[in-house]
Amino acid sequence: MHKIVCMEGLLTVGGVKLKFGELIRLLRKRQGLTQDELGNKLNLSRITIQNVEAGRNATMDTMLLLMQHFEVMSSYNELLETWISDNSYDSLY
Amino acid sequence: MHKIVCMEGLLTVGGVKLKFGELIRLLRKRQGLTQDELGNKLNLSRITIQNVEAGRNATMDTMLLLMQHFEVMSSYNELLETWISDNSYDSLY
DNA sequence: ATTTTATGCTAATTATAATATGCATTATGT
DNA sequence: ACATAATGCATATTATAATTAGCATAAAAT
Repeated sequence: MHKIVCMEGLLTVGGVKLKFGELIRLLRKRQGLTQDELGNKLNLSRITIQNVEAGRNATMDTMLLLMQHFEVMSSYNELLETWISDNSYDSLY
Repeated sequence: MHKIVCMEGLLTVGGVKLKFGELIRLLRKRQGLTQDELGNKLNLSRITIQNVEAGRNATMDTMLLLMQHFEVMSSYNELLETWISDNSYDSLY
């Protein structure tokens, strides 16, 4: 009886949120900040940081503020631009 | 008096949300769906789709549901994984 | 060991995203 | 031109993210 875990394509919304939370915690600790300190810098509460790190739902504003602070927002923006140009009318290859 | 627009590095949270809205509209039209039809498929209201496309704030759940439907969520997930491994303890280069 | 400091959680409150309805405007099609 | 469909927006309501405060546990520092 084989239990297939981690099959390619098994990618849930909840899983991605958990991964984002993992990232934020990693980056925060790398800067030597507490949840409280990070929240203060972004005008977010400690609880919001905690919820994000726990993989709970949040707003795009919160997500983007965090990305901006950790200097990865431009990279996310570039991904959006790639998706846009890949699907623009005059780029059917 | 010069008004400097679109300088490199001028990347705002609002600007990224607008770009995401632009993307969603592009992908939706490419699938020949109305806002209403797309909303129904994802159990979201037409208004929510409209707000996203207009660059207004939304939740990560909404964002990820849309990404999942348009088959770009895995690519976003990979970006998260890249960021994580780039900043993991045992990868200081 | 024991005092700080940081994190996690539980309510309760406030702010706001999501929804539903209606109407106006704008495409789209015939 | 007209009719139909799709989008945009305003209001009101509901659902839920964000906040605050308090307390319990866990980590770190002394």
